Amino acid sequence: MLKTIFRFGLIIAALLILFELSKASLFIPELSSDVIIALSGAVFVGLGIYVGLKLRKERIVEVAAPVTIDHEQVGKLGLSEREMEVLQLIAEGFSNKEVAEKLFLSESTIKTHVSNLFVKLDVKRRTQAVTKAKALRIIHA
Amino acid sequence: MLKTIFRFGLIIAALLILFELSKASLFIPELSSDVIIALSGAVFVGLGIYVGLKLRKERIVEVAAPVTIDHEQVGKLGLSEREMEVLQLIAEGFSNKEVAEKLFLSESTIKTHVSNLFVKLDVKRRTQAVTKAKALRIIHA
DNA sequence: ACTATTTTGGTACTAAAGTATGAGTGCTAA
DNA sequence: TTAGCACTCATACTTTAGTACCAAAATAGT
Repeated sequence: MLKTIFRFGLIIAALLILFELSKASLFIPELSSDVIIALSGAVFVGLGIYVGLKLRKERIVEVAAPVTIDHEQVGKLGLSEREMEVLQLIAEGFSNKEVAEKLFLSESTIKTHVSNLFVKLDVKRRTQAVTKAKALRIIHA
Repeated sequence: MLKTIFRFGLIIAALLILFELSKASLFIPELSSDVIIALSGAVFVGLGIYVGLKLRKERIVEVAAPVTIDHEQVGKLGLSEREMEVLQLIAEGFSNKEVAEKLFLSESTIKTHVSNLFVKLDVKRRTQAVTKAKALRIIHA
């Protein structure tokens, strides 16, 4: 706040000096009027730009944070391709049997994958697995 | 793009006119030099502000979109207080027994609530219920 | 006070989920 | 080639989840 007041003081002082200078220049034939005008114009434009920048309200745009899959995390946990597929489908609410049908596998295989997933994710239930997987950003929200 | 070129043309033309005017004014004693200078200053400041505003890059701040609960949706579906509580806990990965313990209720009661939830949400499994509930924004992600 | 809804709980049953264990296949890197 | 891993599948079993049906308190609204 103090800084702002100081800055504005400087600006006003500069303006006053410029104002007096431009009046005085009228009586100094050595200086071309073109130069004076261009100079003062430049200063005023600079001031305008400064004010314009300050004036501009920062627009905060709310964007749904793009949920990119954290492949590094997937690697850390040692999740395989198939396990990721199964996990994604489970997250979408499919039963083991439905997942099996979608992937052309037996329900037994899905159960195996799911059990392995639980161990790797350190959870006990599929709902927990889904919650944790979303928190770890290894599946789409 | 064409519009931008047109605008800049206008601005440049205005500047040229102003430039010539200010030179001419030196030979018109009727006009106070103060007025001329102040006027051109104002114009330049205006120009500066315009440029400043245009120059300012829009800062888009990415914020995780605040997932507010859609109470209207809750009303539409006819979900009760208790059902919402149960739904939230299920979404967090708790079993019926665990939910029962947390709410100091019997597992039977939780099962009843869950079954009623499924009817109201039109789903068959708890994982589906969670997915749908999050999509409808009636529980926290 | 009466009614409708919510909340609570039970029994009995079926379906799905999850565990444990073993085993065959195919691919890859040492 | 052999050890390891991913993927597949099966059987047998236990545990949760979910359905159906019923019913008694508690609460809120008229």
